[in-house]
Amino acid sequence: MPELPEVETVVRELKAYLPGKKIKRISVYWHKTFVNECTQKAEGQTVHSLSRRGKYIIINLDRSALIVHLRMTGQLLFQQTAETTINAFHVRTALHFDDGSRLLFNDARKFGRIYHVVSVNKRLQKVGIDAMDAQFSATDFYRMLQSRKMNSKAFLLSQQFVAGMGNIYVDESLFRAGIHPASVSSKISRTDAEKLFKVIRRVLTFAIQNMGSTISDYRDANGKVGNAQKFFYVYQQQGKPCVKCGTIIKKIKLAGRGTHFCPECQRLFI
DNA sequence: CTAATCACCTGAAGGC
DNA sequence: TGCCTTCAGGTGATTA
Repeated sequence: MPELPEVETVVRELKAYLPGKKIKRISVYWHKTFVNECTQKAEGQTVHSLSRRGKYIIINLDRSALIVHLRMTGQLLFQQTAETTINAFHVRTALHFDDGSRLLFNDARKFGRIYHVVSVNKRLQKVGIDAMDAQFSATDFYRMLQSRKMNSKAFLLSQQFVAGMGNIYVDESLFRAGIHPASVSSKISRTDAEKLFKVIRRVLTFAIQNMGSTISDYRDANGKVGNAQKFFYVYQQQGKPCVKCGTIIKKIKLAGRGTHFCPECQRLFI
């Protein structure tokens, strides 16, 4: 489910709630959800800060960290008091804080994970630079594209080059940049790579401003849906006319995923 | 290195 | 109504 904008929305909200709270107890209701990779206990530690890298939510504690990945249907829901009504029918893990508030990890499909680690960098060493990282430049992006022969859809979906985009924002970005998803990454021109870089930033920023996209399961930390899905140009728009040229938007399978694009105005680099 | 296919899970939607 | 198939925001392992 959630990609960078959705994860960013959750992190921003949790920053207002969690820092300073002490973890009293952790309840694990589905054993695979909570992966403990360090010897110290998370219980008794205080939340120090929150950050994000790609689609990973990082909850920094005093001496270790919790790394949360929502995968397809995960939700991190903040519950102020035990009496607060909350829609969570698949709670897999709950963090109970000493002031009575809780952070619920709700996840219908059980794909999501919470890793308890000492070194965040070591755990995320295979994750590439965050798409919104200020240090990330169009030149870096062009060099990355040059180094691979994968199709651009697979390239952008892979988290090892640029982290944060998933199926929705890859399709939306490629459409706005006018690049066909089957284009070979190393064949994309410098000009088009720069255009794609700028488009990615714009698409993600817009989605963050709209609190992310809700297709079915995504909810923010307050249980609210996003609004960015109202502005899709190609994702789930198959059969409808392209907003630029009127050609019917197609849906094909590429890199194992449903891929939406305009066959007329997205150029194929081969 | 790259591409494709599973596997992990559940629930919703569509076909018959 | 009910059964069966297909599909879904992701990623990691395995197989060609």
